Amino acid sequence: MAKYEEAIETLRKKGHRLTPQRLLVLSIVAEGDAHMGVDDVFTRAKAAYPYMDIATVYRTLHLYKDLGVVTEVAIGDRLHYELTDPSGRHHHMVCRMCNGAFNLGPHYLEEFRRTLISDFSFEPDLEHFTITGVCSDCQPASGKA
Amino acid sequence: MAKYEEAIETLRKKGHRLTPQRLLVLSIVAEGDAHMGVDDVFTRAKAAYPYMDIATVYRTLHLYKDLGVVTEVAIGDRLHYELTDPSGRHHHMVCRMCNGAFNLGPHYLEEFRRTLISDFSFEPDLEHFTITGVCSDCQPASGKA
DNA sequence: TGCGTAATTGCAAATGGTTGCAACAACGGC
DNA sequence: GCCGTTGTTGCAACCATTTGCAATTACGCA
Ligand SMILES: [Mn+2]
Ligand SMILES: [Mn+2]
Ligand SMILES: [Zn+2]
Ligand SMILES: [Zn+2]
Repeated sequence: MAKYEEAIETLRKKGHRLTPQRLLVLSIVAEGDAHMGVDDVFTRAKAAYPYMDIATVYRTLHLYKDLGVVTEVAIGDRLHYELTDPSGRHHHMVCRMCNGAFNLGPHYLEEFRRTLISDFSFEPDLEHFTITGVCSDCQPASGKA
Repeated sequence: MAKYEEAIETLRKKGHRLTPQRLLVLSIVAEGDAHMGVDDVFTRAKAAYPYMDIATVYRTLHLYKDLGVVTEVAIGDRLHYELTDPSGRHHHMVCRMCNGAFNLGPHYLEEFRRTLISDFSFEPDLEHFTITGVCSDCQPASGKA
């Protein structure tokens, strides 16, 4: 697991402590399906280590997000996390009807970023970006309802 | 107040009841500064009508948002609302450092929308869109800190 | 104008998420 | 290996927002 080892190295380099809780959360996110909900992470972590507290899960995921180790995706009204893969950077399109999450290549937003910078000197946060909408499967077949 | 009257007409047309609470919330958002926080709305509403409940404010703002009567803007970690002005449609850039909100013309996103539709048949929700980032005033002058 | 019905409200309890704090433990230095 | 410092944890209290529910009220119709 190259990304997993890199993440640990990032932690160490920035002076954060390698606690069993942090390593556990990291391994769960690394092994899990893409886009794990906080509650999934917590449930699995608690199974492995019963003292695990939900606050620790939140704090750990936030730390990993700040470090760029995980990527946060808002799916429906809940936050989900996936291990960041620098070689596979992508944004997300999330369907408001089926909650499906689809990846979106970073180049789709590069022009938008350049325009905001040149027109407004506004530097958008586009390390990771999620746009909601309706996916092709959920597009209304015909009229209203 | 043309937009205010239009909003009432929208409510009526869709079969929603014109309660004093709804009219009060609407007038507060209509008169207030742009981008009012939920708590501002609640405080003013309660001053005018002491039985007003925070749950009613939330429910009313959500209804107005669904109807397109108000526009929701995430500023920092709180939701804010402004009366939707169809002739002045705009998106928002919100500065993560100073929480300043800047308007962004709709045309900045039109090409992005067309691309998502043609490449993925994904219809993005771009009635209203907020991008966070760092505004020109808050851009770091030089190095780290 | 008065009724019936269904939408809406106020309240209280629940939810997802955050935070203050005292106990604990990682890790650099001895 | 042990110690002290300081970052981190578990817990409980807290916060903003949502939800269930019984009481209330808007509004179409007689
Ligand atoms: Mn993904
Ligand atoms: Mn605005
Ligand atoms: Zn879908
Ligand atoms: Zn700023």
